[in-house]
Amino acid sequence: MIARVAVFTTLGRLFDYLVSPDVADRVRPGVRVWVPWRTGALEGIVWELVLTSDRPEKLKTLSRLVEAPPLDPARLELARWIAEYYVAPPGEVARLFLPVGGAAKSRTRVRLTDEGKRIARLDGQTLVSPEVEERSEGERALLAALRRGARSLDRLRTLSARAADDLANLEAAGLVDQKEELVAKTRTEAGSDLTVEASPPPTLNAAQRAAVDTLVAALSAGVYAPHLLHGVTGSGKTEVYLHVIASAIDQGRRALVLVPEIALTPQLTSRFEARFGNAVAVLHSGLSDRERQIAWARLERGEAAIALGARSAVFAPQPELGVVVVDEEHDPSFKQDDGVRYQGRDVAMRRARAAKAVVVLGSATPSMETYAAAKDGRLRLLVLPERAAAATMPPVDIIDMKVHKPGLGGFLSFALERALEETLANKEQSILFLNRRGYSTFVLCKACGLSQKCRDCAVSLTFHRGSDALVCHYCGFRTKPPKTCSACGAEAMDRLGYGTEQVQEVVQARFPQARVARLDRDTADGDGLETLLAQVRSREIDIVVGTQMITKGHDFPSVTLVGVVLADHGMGLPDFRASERTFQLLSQVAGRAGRGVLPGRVLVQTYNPVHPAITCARDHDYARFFELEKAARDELGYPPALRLACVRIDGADPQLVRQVAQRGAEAARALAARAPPDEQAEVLGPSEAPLSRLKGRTRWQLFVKARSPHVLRRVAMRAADADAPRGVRVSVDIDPASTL
DNA sequence: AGCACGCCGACT
DNA sequence: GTCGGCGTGCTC
Repeated sequence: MIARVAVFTTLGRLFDYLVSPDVADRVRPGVRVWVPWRTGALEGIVWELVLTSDRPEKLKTLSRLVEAPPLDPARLELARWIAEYYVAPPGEVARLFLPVGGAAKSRTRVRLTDEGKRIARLDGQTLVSPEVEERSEGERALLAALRRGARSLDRLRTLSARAADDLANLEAAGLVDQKEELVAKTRTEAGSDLTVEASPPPTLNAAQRAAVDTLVAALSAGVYAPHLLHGVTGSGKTEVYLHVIASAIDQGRRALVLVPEIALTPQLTSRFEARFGNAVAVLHSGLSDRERQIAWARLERGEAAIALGARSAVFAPQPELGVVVVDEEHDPSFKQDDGVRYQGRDVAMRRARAAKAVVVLGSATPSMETYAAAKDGRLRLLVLPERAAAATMPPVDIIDMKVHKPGLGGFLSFALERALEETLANKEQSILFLNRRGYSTFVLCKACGLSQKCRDCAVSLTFHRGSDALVCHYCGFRTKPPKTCSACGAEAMDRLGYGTEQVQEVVQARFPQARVARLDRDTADGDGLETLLAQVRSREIDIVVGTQMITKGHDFPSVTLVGVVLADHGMGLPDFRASERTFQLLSQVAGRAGRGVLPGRVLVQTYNPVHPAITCARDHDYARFFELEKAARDELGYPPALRLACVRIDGADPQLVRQVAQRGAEAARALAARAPPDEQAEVLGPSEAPLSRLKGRTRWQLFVKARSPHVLRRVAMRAADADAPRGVRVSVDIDPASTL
């Protein structure tokens, strides 16, 4: 028998091993193994068992298993699908299904039995009861240690190398017992110092009720049933999730809940914990390896009915899966952008399909792909057209910056300035949104015009006043701002453009009495984010200046004004999703206004007042945006009209990168040209990527468009498998989230 | 991608 | 004479 093993390397294929007879009865697909590798050993997962190999003379023998539960058949099948669909190395895919690199170690707890306690009476350090005389010296030492409170097997092993044999004797004599135990995770810090509003009474409005009824009926049917829950911001989607999950739990089934970035949504976590308590296993990147192992082990044993986490939680074990929720399904963070480039939402649906589970994709601004699928019946559409409780959608006013010249700080129109003033006077709160952090977006020499670029990337450096540094937002490169121009020596450095840091400064100067805070990646380090969110909620802050971080699902009932400082920022990007992203961002940020009893309003500053992404967001008209954008995508052959793959080529040597890209494109075109009519594919490029250099590597890319996923994959792989010279990296990205 | 094996400069 | 530079080729 031969095991084909997904070895934990980045090599894109499986490796074959002869199965040693003494482990043959335990080697099944999904089992974790150690395999001989060159001179040492590597871990891997048995992908499949076969009878023949094409390299029989090279096979080594597999004889060691990892002491850990195997990957269950459903998740192994999911791993195989991911490796195939996303053209990813099986070894890397397999590793995603482990909580950390290593095995989930349970600790063996050792305790004295009542009999053991009676015998092991202590007087100082020595055992006094006569019965211990018949035990060996080693055993007496163990009994004494246990009496003093030692509990872990590891600890006892430090007393004696043969502690385990000894212990076995003591156990046989009924003096101790041993139990495998996973130490309970300390209560999560996330959300602990947040005021969790007393869990709202689970009364549902009519639309929520209808959605829940439909979902519960689908759940009872026990078949795969994907749904899109399209609910405007503040319409109470979370309450729908909570109800469906409660119903699944009643039926003895379990749930998987994916959220965009769990660290940014402590409020959602709190609501789940308030409703379901210990039944929630929260998975986030802040967990230590040990905590993550414990969380996964709890899930594996069926001890946590709800697994809640970001993208990677889709790989967590969850038996008897009944409900899969993907909240804010349109969010770009569900797409993994390096390594195994999977789309978490799509993997979640695939997983639900195998488990015959109900899927709820929730969003106020569904992705084009998801809404198109709902329109043609591949997903069932559920709609929450109105805000829950008494709140209404805020009116949105567009400020045409070509007409209303920016005054304050060179970026605030008089209208927005006055709105801030009024909101302050009413003792209400405002959000100012700008998707650009830092102080100035570029720094140049007024004498010769040279601007400060990153050493390793083809982007301008951003000036950060707080840390007095020029920073590259792509690679993290930092340098002190120069006093004189490095090219001409003139002392004429000028700072242009503005980011959140400058907005905060200018607004604070204009309203000295206001409490102005900034929320972006620079201020949200550690527990900065939670502290800030709590301060906003308790109304210790009057004006929050922030990046898209403030758009993510937060509920601030007293925010009545949202000002978008500049809506145009992302629209000009050479990316086919630019318009969609702008619409989503504006709709989400506008959705922060007027969520409580007080009505809200939104002011959007823009130089493109007639752009559909802006006008549709103004009108809260998702359907119209979808139709317009869909027509544009159809016209250009972009998703969801056709499937897209991006082949990226990067390396330190620009000439070499270009050559490899050109060769790849030629090979792919040749293959596409020979395809039968029903398997057509189009190859675009190659061309230099919009971000033409990152971290010292020149980047080129080419695109493949096709209707069928198989054809798409085949042509993209052909472009990638022309063997690249050393130092040139070629990677395939199926369903890319971004094409920059 | 690692990582071992393999052929030429600055040190004990 | 050796430590080690990173070139290149392999990993069942």
